[in-house]
Amino acid sequence: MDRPAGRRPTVKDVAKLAGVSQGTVSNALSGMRGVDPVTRQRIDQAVAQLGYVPNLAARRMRTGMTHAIAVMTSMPAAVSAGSSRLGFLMEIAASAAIHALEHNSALVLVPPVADPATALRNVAMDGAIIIEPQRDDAFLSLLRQRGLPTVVIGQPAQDDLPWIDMHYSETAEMLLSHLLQQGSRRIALIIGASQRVSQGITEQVYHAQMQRFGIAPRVIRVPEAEGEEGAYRVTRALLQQDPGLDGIFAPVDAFASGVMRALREEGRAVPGEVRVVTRYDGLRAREERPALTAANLHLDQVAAMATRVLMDLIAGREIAHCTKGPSPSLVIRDSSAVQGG
Amino acid sequence: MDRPAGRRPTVKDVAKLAGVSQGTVSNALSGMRGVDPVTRQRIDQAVAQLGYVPNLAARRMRTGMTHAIAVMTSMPAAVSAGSSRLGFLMEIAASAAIHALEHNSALVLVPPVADPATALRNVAMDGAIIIEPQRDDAFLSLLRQRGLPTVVIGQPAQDDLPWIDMHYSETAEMLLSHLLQQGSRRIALIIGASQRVSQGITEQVYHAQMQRFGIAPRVIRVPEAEGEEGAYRVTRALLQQDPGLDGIFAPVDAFASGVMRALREEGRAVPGEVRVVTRYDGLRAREERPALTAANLHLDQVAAMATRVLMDLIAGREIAHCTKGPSPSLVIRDSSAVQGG
DNA sequence: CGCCTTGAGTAAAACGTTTTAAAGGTCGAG
DNA sequence: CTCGACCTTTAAAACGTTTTACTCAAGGCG
Repeated sequence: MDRPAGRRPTVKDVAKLAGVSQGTVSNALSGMRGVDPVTRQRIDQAVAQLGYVPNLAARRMRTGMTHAIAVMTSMPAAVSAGSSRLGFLMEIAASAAIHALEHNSALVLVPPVADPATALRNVAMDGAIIIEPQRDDAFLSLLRQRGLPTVVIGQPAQDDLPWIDMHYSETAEMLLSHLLQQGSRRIALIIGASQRVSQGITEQVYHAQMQRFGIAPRVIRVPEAEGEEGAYRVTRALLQQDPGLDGIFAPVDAFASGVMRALREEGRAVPGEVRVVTRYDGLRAREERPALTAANLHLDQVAAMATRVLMDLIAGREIAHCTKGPSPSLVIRDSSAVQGG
Repeated sequence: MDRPAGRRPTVKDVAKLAGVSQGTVSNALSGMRGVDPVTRQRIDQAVAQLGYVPNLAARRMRTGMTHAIAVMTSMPAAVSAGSSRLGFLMEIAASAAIHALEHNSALVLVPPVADPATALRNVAMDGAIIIEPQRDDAFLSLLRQRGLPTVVIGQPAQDDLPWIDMHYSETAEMLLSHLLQQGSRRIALIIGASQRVSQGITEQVYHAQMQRFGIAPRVIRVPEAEGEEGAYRVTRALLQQDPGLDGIFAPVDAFASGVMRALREEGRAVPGEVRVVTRYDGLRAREERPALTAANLHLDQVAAMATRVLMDLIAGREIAHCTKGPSPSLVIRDSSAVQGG
């Protein structure tokens, strides 16, 4: 493999060495068209000798394909930053990267930043996976504007985009049923104030369950931007106001952290006096003391599905508008165990 | 913004509408050369009207710049897969993504896969961050072969690549001193069998410390590929053979999990009878019961440094051969607390 | 034998941008 | 008035690949 000094060898160099035209080299390497076996062998040899590696940028410009997909979320930094939601994003990214590679594509990570427009300006991609977009999501509208194939993990607010169903209502039911089964009878829901699909559905399920058990509903909305701190504040107020509370459902794990801190400082025993559950089983849920009961959302499988659907979409294959993700499973931890359990 | 049906507007369309040449448009948009303010305004208006977005592939082919960097590791799957080491990789990737974006670059995630060659074939990048490479690292040799700027997180085995010092010896000293200070006097080191720089240094530090305290060293090597299971096996054997053991240092967190399981099944109290510490403070360390004392390696800062150095390297700026990362800090958890602490 | 099809190969165009070489114009100094 | 310096603008080249349109030869079939 002797490289012509300075310059990387091109298809032209290979063609010259093999004594054929550029077109034939292209056909031999990646081409659909037939090439005589003996010619192909000459070309292969030239490639090996020169150490030729195709220039991806040139190929991509010519074909229009980027061979890269992106993963992004527009969660506000207060809930997505640090180790909490970032875990959510990263679990999905890791799995998507592996599966993208199986389709000869790279995965680029678009971090949650203040300015989505500049973030996307420098990222080339064939399509995107967007995680739990909100109504009027900035990333989503940019993607639409560029006409990029997009798959939603979670549920789209109003769009007709293909999506992976994460079973929002099933998850909420599972966690609430667990609280009820453990004996909680005055259960509060602490939820984000934004217009997110997951929150709407969770709230609906909560109201239905409370009504079934004849429990007065107690919904507290926290602006997402206030994150853990906001949840801490409202929980302290809530505990003063309603001392008989014996269960809290805080789907956002950053909120759950705030809830736990409030309970500690109010001197309430968990799970003795108050049981707490959250949704995403990430670092926060596991590190809390007592550790939080949560749902295993099987994000690796969800991401694998999203990647496959996106690849189908990009390739122009037929796709299902909605793909059912794996059902969540309950991870019972100390924060909701029956007394003495 | 009225797009000429079907085709995305190009610089040529903008030029025509603004009544100037392509070159002037290019100069106005990204160019270094002067453009008359009034002309520039006409061009800006044309851009807005057409909704022009530069074709990144074309730009990249022309300039030779990809505006993307990659993060990769070649840790064997047994220790890097699942939530343990993957956490390590992802913590770095998340931080690198944010900082890459500040330099107008995307971050692509190269997952640890069986075949590095095919993994890299489809990834275009200006440079790479490689995490704790081993001797004769497959990724590393591919990067070298393609002549790509590379920064090592950890320490390179024999290469002259720029690297971010993660303070291997300082970390090992800190964790061992902690064990000694907590009263442990028969301390075993359970470490990977491979030729990794971090392991060599850790072992050296261990021997020095043991000698200083007049303790007979006890080093057990586990093939990395055996992961948690391997560590479990050797620890059970170790406990039978040396019942007086009162401290275990297992730098690899997957090994620490195996160690804890062995201790449980042998009925040894942690930290009562045996104290355990590990290195990377990830999901595994926090989720273990009792939770493991570990080192906060400040991976976000390490990744930020690596990204900056890589960007300097790509831009051809002067760089330091070795950059000191942040000093690790001790995170004391129950697995090493003094009795009754 | 004549005609059509097929297969292998080639030269040149095309992709959309940035860069280069050159040209036109203005302005000030001599 | 002339010359050079400087600024703006342009036409065309260049980047490295894939695709297109075409040629040429060989072979099958009537």
